[in-house]
Amino acid sequence: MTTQGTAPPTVYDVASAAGVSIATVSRVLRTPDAVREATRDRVQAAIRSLGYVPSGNARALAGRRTGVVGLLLPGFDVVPDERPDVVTDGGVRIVDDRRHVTQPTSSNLYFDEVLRGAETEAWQRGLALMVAAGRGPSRDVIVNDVAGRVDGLAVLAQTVPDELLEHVARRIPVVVLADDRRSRGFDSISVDNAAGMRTLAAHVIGRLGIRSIAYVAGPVDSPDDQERTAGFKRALEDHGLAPAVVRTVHGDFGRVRARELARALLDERVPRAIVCSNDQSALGVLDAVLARGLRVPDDDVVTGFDGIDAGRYSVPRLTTVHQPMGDLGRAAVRAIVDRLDRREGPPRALRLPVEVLLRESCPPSL
Amino acid sequence: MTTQGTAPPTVYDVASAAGVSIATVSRVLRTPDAVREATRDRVQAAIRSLGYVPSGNARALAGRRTGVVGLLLPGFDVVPDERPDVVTDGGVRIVDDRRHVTQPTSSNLYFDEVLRGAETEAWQRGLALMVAAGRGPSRDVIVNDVAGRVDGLAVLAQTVPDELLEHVARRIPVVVLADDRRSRGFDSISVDNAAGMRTLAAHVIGRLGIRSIAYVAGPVDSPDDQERTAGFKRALEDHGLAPAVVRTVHGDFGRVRARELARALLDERVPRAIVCSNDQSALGVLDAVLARGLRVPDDDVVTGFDGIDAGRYSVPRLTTVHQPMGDLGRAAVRAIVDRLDRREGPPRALRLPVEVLLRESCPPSL
DNA sequence: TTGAAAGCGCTAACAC
DNA sequence: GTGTTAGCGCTTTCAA
Repeated sequence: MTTQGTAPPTVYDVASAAGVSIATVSRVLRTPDAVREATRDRVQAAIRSLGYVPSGNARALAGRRTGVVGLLLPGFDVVPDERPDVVTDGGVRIVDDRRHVTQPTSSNLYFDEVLRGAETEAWQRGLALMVAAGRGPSRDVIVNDVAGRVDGLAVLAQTVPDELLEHVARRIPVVVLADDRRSRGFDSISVDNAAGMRTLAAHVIGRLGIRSIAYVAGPVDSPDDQERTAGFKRALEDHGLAPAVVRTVHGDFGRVRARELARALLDERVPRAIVCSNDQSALGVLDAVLARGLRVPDDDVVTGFDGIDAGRYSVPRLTTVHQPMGDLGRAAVRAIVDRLDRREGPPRALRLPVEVLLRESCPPSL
Repeated sequence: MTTQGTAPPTVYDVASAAGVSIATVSRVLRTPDAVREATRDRVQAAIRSLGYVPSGNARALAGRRTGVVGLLLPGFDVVPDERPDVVTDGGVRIVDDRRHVTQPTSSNLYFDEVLRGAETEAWQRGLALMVAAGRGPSRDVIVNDVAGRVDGLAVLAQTVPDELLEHVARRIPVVVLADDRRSRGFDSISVDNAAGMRTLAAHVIGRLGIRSIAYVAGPVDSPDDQERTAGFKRALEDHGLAPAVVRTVHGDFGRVRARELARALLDERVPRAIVCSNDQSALGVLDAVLARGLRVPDDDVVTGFDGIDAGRYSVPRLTTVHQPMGDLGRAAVRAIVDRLDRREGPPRALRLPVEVLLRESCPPSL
């Protein structure tokens, strides 16, 4: 409807229309049973006929709680896809998409899952969810903007500088996702990177009996990568292998770079297994290995970490460690609610379990 | 940080710490240039040392605008995946995922894209985004909750009953996505379903010269389906074909049902082309056609509509009409902002262009 | 350039 | 049961 010259109706309008006080209107909304039925009906009729919608802001201000939780994600990658061979017909573009290389948009999908989990949990608890992607220089503004409107804030690791987060945390509970930040005083929820990688590596080394391994790590400053690498080393020790036995290279978690690294690796010597610190890298490795004419898993097994969708569709499908991103979002909301009821107390960290998914690139047995 | 026994600081706290009035604090925040530098510095220092974050609610209340737009999506499908053959080791589950049938989670991905588009646009305009998935009986509550906290609301078609929407629209601008609801008085943004299907069908009939066609429609009450079907009929007329020539069946937009329908279809007679009203159906049809030992596109071409991810990974890859979901979200926010500056005026409808993506299941030429 | 004061729309005592 | 009233934390005239 677009008709609307007047200001939106308020409790006062409803009250006078129904011939009651504003307190009674408020009661009808919040504690209906405390109002006589006849009165209630009159008020409800007034609400309907006026088109009254209570102001969440006034309510939050008076009630000292907003009923909203915030979720701060890293900036969505706004990568407009390129499209080949375009023809236009009758206003509708026709694209020959046959050779279109499917682009990895994985990281976005990740956040989407977190978001969905958070939304679900928030809804179940009667809370609304406010999302923001903290990118660009105006990040401070956004953070403050969001922080000022919510009862608690969940922030994905490395989205916001610690200093800013600490400022915000003096006002509302903050929980950091995907990184254990207890040392900084934050509650946090992360995923059991180390155990996941250790278990997967144990499969490769112990179960499959492979001894010739290359390890494709990620950026050295990634906390995820550090934990995964630690888990990997742990598995080596478990089986009496010296880490030195393994050729380790550092990538950037990207597919392209991993492809290059894998090529170099294969030029030197072909390991029996290539274990990667994330799925994107593993897909890049897969590209290189297959391009070299090697067969996976027969000549070479390849593993990833994350459980991105692309790994379910690759050929061969990618063995990986699946992170429960939806659960991460859900747990975040739960943690905020918990902290709201118990403001004091030491920071807590929750570790969510991961799952090893054995697929064709590194099967249960050879 | 978890230390926090006291209430969050307010303008008053900042004001007295800086030895100024609350008005000055407000000015420092909103119109810094209107305050002498020395004063400003003192205030900013106080803000930092107190950990002051302005209350968005109080601000919205006083300022009569929230700076937030709402996005209402249909309930996320909370379909916990089933997992086969589980083994546990050291706390980490190991799953033999080799035969795991990839489940279609497409519709969710859709909303995710809309969401991302909306978030991006909102951010660029300095607005925050509040999301909610309106499911269950408490939908009314949610809608009112969200509506009371935002300056405008974007709603995906069929998420909220018209009546409720009209109520809300008396307070704030409402824009409906994916369905032209001008007749009900709403601004709306949709996708050019008819032109998309017409163009695709013209390719099949005109370019490829196919005359033996089956059409798998969706639920009769779906506005999307109606438009697509109209576009299809239009293409038939364009080429002098009577709609009666085409065998039409109605599915439910789901893969499973489409598989059944296709089987029945093939039992009767094998058409040269099967045009489907959405991708899920087309994937189901593909399943059935291939299971029957027919080759696609050699024996049979198959087309979908939507442009879901699964269609990029299917074998053969699915020819389809791609809807710009991200643009839908972006346009929604823009429409709200527009309407905010121009409350009066007839409802507007925006049609976004679609793209035909020719892939292997129905290539540019045979 | 700064301060005082009047709301913004609601909730929650506290009276009646 | 229902009404009165004092805030909730901020913005914004209007004066000074």
